[in-house]
Amino acid sequence: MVTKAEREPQPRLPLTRRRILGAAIELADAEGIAAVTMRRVARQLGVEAMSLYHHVANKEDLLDGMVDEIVRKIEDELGVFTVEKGTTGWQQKLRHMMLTARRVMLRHPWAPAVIETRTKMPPSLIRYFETILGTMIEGGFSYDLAHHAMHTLGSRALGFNQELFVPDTSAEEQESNEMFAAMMAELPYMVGMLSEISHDSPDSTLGWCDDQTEFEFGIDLILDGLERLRDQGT
Amino acid sequence: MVTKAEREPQPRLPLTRRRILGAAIELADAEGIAAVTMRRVARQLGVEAMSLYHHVANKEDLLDGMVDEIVRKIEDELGVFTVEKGTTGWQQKLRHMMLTARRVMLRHPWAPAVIETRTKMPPSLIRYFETILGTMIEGGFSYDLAHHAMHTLGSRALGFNQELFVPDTSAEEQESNEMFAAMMAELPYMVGMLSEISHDSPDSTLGWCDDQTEFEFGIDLILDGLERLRDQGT
DNA sequence: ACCTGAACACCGTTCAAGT
DNA sequence: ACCTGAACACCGTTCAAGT
Repeated sequence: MVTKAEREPQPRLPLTRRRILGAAIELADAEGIAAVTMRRVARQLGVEAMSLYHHVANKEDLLDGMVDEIVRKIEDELGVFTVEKGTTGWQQKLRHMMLTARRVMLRHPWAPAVIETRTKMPPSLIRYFETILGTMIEGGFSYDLAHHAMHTLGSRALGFNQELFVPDTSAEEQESNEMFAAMMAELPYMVGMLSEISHDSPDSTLGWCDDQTEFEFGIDLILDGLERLRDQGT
Repeated sequence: MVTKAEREPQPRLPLTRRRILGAAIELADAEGIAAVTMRRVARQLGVEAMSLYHHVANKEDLLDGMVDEIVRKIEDELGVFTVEKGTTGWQQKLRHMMLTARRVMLRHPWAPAVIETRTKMPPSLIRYFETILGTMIEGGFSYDLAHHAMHTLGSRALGFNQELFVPDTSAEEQESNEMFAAMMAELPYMVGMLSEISHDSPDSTLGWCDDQTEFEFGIDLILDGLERLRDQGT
């Protein structure tokens, strides 16, 4: 159930690719990517599922388009803020781009997973990487180091960290005492870390870690490493 | 079409969870993760789809189990080789673990995507991270730094790099001349990088990049950065 | 040119029934 | 206890038909 009416009141504006992508993104934001089916997106627009196929080739193309729109949002947000003072160094520029991208991603939590399953880069993403690359080259990187840097940044360039373990606290509280005792015995380091971490990070999204802090730690470590390699002329 | 007969010749060995997971992994290896449906896995075992539900709760549980099996394979491979000479430092130990994990992942290319969609950690993965964590703590890390380190390594700890852009060469060759001319104009840095990279890396999986080299570059940059932070007592 | 309705070949999963 | 067959409520996509 999306909040907006599933039938448009308007006399029917013409269906366009952009309008379809917008509806799909709204749906994904509201109900998760699983809700994005051809039939549901169509219903959202007051139209039959088959009508979509006149504007998108198939579902993969729909997902490609959604990613393209999301990256455009990053570009838009950068366009507004990028002309700031004081962000002169390549390191600050990249940091700013990545944190901006992250803000957009946090608004569309389904996007990282969809991006990672894409098999071809949408045009906006190529432009985005061109900007990152240009920042590095103008910052004194060789093409070779810049290339390595792109791979090392990976998804962080787009503002997200592939979080491998997202332990849900609810499940954790269910399997309580004896489970924890067994853990103490077999996983001493894990238990040690958790007991030290858990009371330090009140802002945690998941009860454990402050994702924003971890994201920034990661990019800073990588950016510092890259600067060192640039200075020794790799 | 999988090479092995879809009907088992044996008088019918009893269905077990391990046997189901094994069949699912075989299927994913041979035909990709999309071929792993309850019906297909069942057929592979000469059984009806519904029979699987006596050993796995549902499809998510099946996927959880597949990941668990894959991580066990890493543990097995580590068990054999881990008692080597000369791998005394924490850096070499971690490097060795990650490269071992990577060898396993390369044999099961569907695994990274499945791992990233898991919502809870399978037991083998907890054990695996305990080993990594222990290596860091014994190597002089604070729990806090070790925690940041886990987040920074991310999927690299399991041997894969979230490759964002996997441009397929076939598509690239199709949209040839005018496309490339437009690219020259709008994407000068990209073109510059590509022309320098392309003739340097003959071993590339995709025609562009040597994934193994990029993986090692990334982990080494991160490990070096961590060592520096450890030494300054963060 | 754009949209539709019925239909096809799939899914995961439930349920009542078999042995 | 373990396996089955039919059925349900979905998918993405094709095709021929409407305007």
